[in-house]
Amino acid sequence: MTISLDEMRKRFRERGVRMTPQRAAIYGALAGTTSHPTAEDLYREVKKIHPMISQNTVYYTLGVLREAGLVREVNYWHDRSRFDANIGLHHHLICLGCRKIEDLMDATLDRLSVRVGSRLDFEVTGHRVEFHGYCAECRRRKKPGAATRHLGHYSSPHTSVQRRRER
Amino acid sequence: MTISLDEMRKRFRERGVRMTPQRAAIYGALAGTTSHPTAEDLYREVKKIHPMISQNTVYYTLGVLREAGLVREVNYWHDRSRFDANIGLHHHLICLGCRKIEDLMDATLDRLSVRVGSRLDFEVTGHRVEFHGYCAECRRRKKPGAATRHLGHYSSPHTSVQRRRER
DNA sequence: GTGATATTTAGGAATCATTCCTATCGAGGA
DNA sequence: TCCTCGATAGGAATGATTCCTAAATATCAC
Repeated sequence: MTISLDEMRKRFRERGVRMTPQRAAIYGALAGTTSHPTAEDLYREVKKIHPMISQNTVYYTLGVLREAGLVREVNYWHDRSRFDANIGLHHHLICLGCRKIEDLMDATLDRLSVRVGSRLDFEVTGHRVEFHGYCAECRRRKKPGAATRHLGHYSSPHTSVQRRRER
Repeated sequence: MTISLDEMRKRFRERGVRMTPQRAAIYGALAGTTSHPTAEDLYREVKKIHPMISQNTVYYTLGVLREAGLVREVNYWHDRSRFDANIGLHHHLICLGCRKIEDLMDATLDRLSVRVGSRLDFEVTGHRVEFHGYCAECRRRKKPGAATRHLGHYSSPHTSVQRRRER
């Protein structure tokens, strides 16, 4: 998807995000590919147009766009590796409130790969389903802004846009 | 799942992994929880029994166990964040050969959350399906050890067990 | 059992993605 | 056009993970 400046301006305004040349270049580069680039990839790409741009701006902008719901992190919660001794096929319930990951066993979900793999030019060796949402406990507690949270939001947009690692 | 020393010994032997007190403690701690701990979590836990253990040993051991297929990383490929401007619901084909992530649109997969969400004590706000395997190109190239690769393998067990960041 | 050999451990240093800090700079409303 | 607040860029700091190495330990052949 390549995108016109007007369309971009419209999307930014809708989400209340300021438009700057740097941001346009970053969002444009991301919207122009399906390759799920890293911040570094985008930095290298945008540098062709804005040679003086800093990596910091790329990170900051991606944070803003993520908080605004204009972009998503594919592998969110990538900050630290998490391990599991359960090597059988199973799926995960990921709580956006407390970040807990629960296991989910479901034979129907286990069979997805057969169905999908057979009609793609891709040899499927495994698969996994993630459900995102709020666990019973978090729901009881207060349901923290569920309606407006997007994948990968865990800080509020205006106080600290750059996401802070939670430790 | 808590596990007996004998059972552990059996699993280690099956996979050709040496058993040491430190490894037993690490694997035991991981097998004794469903909380998907981080290396740091396991380090803290194992320290209670082996106060002199180093973080390095925990990392090294987790690497060995992962290569042997005894444990999995939940959020593998967590090394760097990857972004996507496509915020519509879609799924991913993840190539274990070249690490490329392709998009997959599938209306049937999109409906999973309704079915699953309605029978759990978990409010599902979104979901995503990942298929792992080998893309057409990688398959044509040579299919690098597909049969023995597990989630999160990208280096060979004996040359460098501790996974090396690929840049 | 004993010794030889290869692996594992632990400590410290190094790496590198990401975040923090701060002094300009610029977008957009008045 | 001017003002104000948010954006930018550079540099320093952070922290998970990996690298390097010497000493400790497991395993194997005898």
